[in-house]
Amino acid sequence: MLIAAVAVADRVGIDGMTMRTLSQDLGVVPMALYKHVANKEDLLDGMVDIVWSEVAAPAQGPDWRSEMRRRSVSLRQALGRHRWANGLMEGRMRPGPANLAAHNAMLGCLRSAGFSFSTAVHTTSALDAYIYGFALQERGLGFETAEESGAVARQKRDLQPPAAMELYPYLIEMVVEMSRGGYDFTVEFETGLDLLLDGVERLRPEWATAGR
Amino acid sequence: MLIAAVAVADRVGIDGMTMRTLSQDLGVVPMALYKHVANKEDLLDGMVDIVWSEVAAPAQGPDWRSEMRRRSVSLRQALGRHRWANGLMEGRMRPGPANLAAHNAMLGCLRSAGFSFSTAVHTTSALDAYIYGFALQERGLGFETAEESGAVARQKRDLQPPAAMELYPYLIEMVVEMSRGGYDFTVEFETGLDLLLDGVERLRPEWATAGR
DNA sequence: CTTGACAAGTGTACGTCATACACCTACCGT
DNA sequence: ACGGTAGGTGTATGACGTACACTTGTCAAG
Repeated sequence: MLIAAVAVADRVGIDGMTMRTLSQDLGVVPMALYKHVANKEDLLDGMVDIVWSEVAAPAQGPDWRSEMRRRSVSLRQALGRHRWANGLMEGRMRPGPANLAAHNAMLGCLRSAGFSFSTAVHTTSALDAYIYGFALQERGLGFETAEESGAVARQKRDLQPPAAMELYPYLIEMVVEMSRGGYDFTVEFETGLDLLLDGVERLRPEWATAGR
Repeated sequence: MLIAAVAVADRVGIDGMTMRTLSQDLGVVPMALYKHVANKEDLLDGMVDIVWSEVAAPAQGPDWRSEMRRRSVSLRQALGRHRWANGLMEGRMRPGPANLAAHNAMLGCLRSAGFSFSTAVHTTSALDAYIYGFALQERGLGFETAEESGAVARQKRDLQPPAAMELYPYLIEMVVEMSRGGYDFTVEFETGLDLLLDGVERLRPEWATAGR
């Protein structure tokens, strides 16, 4: 049932995934769902944990950097498959087992690679912030492929009221550039990710002595 | 009226801010609101633009780094004042004037500091992703001050089912650490922010030649 | 001073949402 | 044969966004 709920949300968005549409999808009456979940919040908890279960856990060991990279890419992909999950991942008050396991694996990878406690927390925090935020923007921009981004930008450019040209010159420049070149989210994501990982690597010894 | 809506949302959350509660707050009947906004989506658009208007615009000039830092801190603060705004900031299909101005100022600061077009986009993307994502986590963790975080962590620690101890050792360690030390979001935020800005600074020349 | 247009507020009503509560039914181990 | 239980049903309630028709206060043009 959780699987079905995820599928419905993937298909019609989180607002379209109502107890009614979900029950219809399952061929039962809405109230039947309440034999399996306490309420909708509980249902969302379960759905979020399914998303967590799709995220590759970083393995412990010395090669923390490539493990972090792998996990980050995997998390972004999961958030891309389930766009509705973005705002729900971190706010759960009752984290499911996959959620707990994912966070445990994250900290475990870093700590076992020699990170101090506080360095590991800093790193987790910064990386996850970047990934969530990136996925948020990705969802918000309203296109997915580079070609699509060009089309959207061209469309926007042609719709501009002429006053905008003087008011927001840099924005216009961006729209014009985008309308020709396009924008690849994956390249963009990995660029920022590597930048962040570089920063972690470089600052690690300093933090390691500062933290306990 | 938009101001009142923002105030209500700040007070009772975005779910509590219904057309009914807002109208009650204003001392009118719900339908009266529709003389000022087309629908609720339109209302949200206006509210988001108010949040944007509270974000300090970076000035153009050579000192892009401190301007970026100032704007980033300001954006995080605005998101902290209006926790409901987090998921709504980037997804607007009809961005308001303050929104456009904010993005224009962002790009303008970088480009006028000598960033290539694509470097400016990379930087904007990475910084905003970090800020949104950080604010998202901040909202999700359920406490605000360092002392509060200690209390929450202590509480969590005492509620753990014993099986969790072996399953999630690193998570337990974190909860235990937190229950004594606490966690300062502002320090955490600025640490990651500076890390990111360092990365931008270091990679800038390389990107500048790569981009067009 | 009247008029009439327009901005703002009102009242009622509808369809959709989550969900409480009482009821039914098929299957299982005893 | 029987009683418990997991799962499904039917009806109802209150909150939500908002469509539609109506009233009122204000103010410029005649």
